[in-house]
Amino acid sequence: MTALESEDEDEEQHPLPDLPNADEYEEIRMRCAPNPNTSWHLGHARMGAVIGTYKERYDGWFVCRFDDTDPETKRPDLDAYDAIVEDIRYLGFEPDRVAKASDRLETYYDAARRLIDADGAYTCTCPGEEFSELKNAGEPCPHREKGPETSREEFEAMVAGEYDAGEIVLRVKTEIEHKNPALRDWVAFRIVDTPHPREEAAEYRCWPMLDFQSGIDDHEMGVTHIIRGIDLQDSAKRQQFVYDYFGWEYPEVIHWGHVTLDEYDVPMSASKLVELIDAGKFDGWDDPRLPTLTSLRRRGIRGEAVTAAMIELGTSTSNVDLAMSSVYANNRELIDDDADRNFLVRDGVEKPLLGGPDTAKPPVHPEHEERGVREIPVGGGVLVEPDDVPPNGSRVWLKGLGCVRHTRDAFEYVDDDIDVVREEDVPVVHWVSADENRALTLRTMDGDVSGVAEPGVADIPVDEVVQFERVGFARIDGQDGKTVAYFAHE
RNA sequence: GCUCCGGUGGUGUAGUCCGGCCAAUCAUAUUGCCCUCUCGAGGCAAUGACCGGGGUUCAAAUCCCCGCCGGAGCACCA
Repeated sequence: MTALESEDEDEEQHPLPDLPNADEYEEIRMRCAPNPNTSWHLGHARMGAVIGTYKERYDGWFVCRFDDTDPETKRPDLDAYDAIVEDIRYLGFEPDRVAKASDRLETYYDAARRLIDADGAYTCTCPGEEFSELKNAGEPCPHREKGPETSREEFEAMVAGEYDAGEIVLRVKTEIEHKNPALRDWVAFRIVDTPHPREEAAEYRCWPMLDFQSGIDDHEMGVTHIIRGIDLQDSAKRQQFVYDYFGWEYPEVIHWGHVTLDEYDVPMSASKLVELIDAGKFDGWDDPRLPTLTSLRRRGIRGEAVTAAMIELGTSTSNVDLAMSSVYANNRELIDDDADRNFLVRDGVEKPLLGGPDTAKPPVHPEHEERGVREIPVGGGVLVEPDDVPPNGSRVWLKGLGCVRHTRDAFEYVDDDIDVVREEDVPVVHWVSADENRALTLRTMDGDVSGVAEPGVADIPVDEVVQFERVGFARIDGQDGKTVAYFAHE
């Protein structure tokens, strides 16, 4: 196949729409701008997945820029910075640059000074409520026309730490009668008394608001395409005023709706998750019942599968429901070929076994004979799942072992040929020896399940993903005395 | 109250800008059949949608109007 043909094929395969005006830019530059207060859940993953995918598609560039400009209300978690970069890697992408807004305060101050000098911003000591009333009435506050020199002086005093929180702000001068009240003279800087948790930024008290900070950064970092949620729909319009003062061109912007999930009982909100975990309702951020990326990773779900599912959601502005089955379907495709087969019996019912071979030899993987067989000792009895116990007098085929008949509360080996499975509808079930087995806890979204597995499961290295036949895929998480496995999906 | 976005099968998506090739694409889901020593994989098939009402037009998912429904913003949060 020629290179040209292979490119054509790629061309047809990406489900994401083209970026607007992509060919007008020499390089597609994007930013992924998380707040570092927690590691990511599936909602955040959309950002990493889509931006990363566009980067690859356009051979572009993206910065992971932590917009950590609120040391108080949205206080950053020092562990989250690295955790989020890890989350992005898990999804399959590497940021071209990692930056922190809290390292860039001087840049924002400089921009503010220039904006004030251009009469594009003014300091304002109105109490919030008072200003809000004036604003809603479309009336300017008394500070609006004080002139750049006074504002400049007061702003320098803000930077110097001469004000306390709540005493003063710097506002961008937009249009006080703008028909959309959300755009009228918005706050660009305010005073925060609480020190930033990062040592490097702990001395600053005058902090920019998101709209100002990210507006400046997007320009300074040469961002061509902004991709973000609909909650920031008005941001572009607010920032446009700043861009106009500076004569900058605003990047292309895409907004998408919120993602909701099926299959989970918990809300997908970082703050709610923190609350629930702190309340002791879950084991931690990677509890299998949580829709976090660390949880999915622990369950043996590949980041690529998450990315693929996110890409399928597209970038529409309406809210979307992500079906977990979409993540699972993508993951199954990725792991099925590698996942060795094993038997796990949950809530086993024990039956004495009369007759039959000493050893069962089911294949390691039915599609890969070359990987050989598992040699499973049988012994004097077997465990099967309650639903798999056939009615008295009926037969069942124990996988890899043979056909047995349920008689007098025991399984009696009958030397039937495999044809009975097809011709006489004998069910095929999995089983574990009652004499030799491995205790196992399967951690699932619905809680922990205990069971026993074939003995070989004790030797599977931690981190390996296996398929428990007729149960589902799981990742081996621990081998300490007994096996702990995290259930991925069927 | 003011402003801004949206509404295609169970779910997501394509098509909407530039009306006809759309009795609507693809994926997932569900069901059935085939295959199989798995309820996994593979193969085949079926199911299922243009929010409603008007208008323009030879022709509307697509354009216009009016409703209805949903989301977002109007923070010294991000």
